[in-house]
Amino acid sequence: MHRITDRAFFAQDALTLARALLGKYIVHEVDGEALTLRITETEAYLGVTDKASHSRGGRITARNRIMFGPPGFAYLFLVYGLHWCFNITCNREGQHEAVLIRAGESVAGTATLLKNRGLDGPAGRSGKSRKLSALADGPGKLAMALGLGKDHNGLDLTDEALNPTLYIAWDEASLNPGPIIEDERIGIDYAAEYRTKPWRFYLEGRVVSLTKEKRLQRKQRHV
DNA sequence: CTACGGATTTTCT
DNA sequence: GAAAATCCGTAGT
Repeated sequence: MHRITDRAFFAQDALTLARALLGKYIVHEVDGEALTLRITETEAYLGVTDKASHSRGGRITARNRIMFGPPGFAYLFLVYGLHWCFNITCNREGQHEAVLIRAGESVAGTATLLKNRGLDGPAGRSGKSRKLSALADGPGKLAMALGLGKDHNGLDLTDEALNPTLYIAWDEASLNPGPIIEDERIGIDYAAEYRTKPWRFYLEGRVVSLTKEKRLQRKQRHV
């Protein structure tokens, strides 16, 4: 597992980086343990013209200011007043683009990841396998599993000295992650003509966020 | 299995 | 005041 410290990797445009992040890893080291998720689903948010992006119109607020800085920084924001979402700033500074990490699969630190999600209790009706698939199948769940929140907003993912505990990494398996599917983004009904842009990317056959479509597919499978 | 609503902070879509 | 880059529990099929 190799940490990505080259800012040029994050300086790519959001659509390119969203694809490039699939199969790579988010690592959060807590108390000497490397909580690690394989990234399986991402979404690209572009700059001033993207009506779904927090940086639309070029207006800077207390929430979105990290999007207006350099690439390779963690952008954490609160949705619906409850859930934190982990994003990575990208492209050249001044483009204010970012990639949202929507889903991931546990690679290391599974017990702690489950605990952070409150899934470490006695096994209920839903079996252990179902719990694992629900560990990080959505942006809010993913941030909660890794223990990410307000304190991590603005961390430089490339800086090993200032930020030794939160970063993106790759290994041999990352070089060929498998087929990538592109689809519409989720939860942005307000974004007019940008609502249906195919700017969500995921790895075929791996964990993806729970959407209406996925629930529908599950239903059809049972018929 | 589906439908619905509640939680709760930031922005103005 | 309303809606938001969401998740979960409950109630009704």
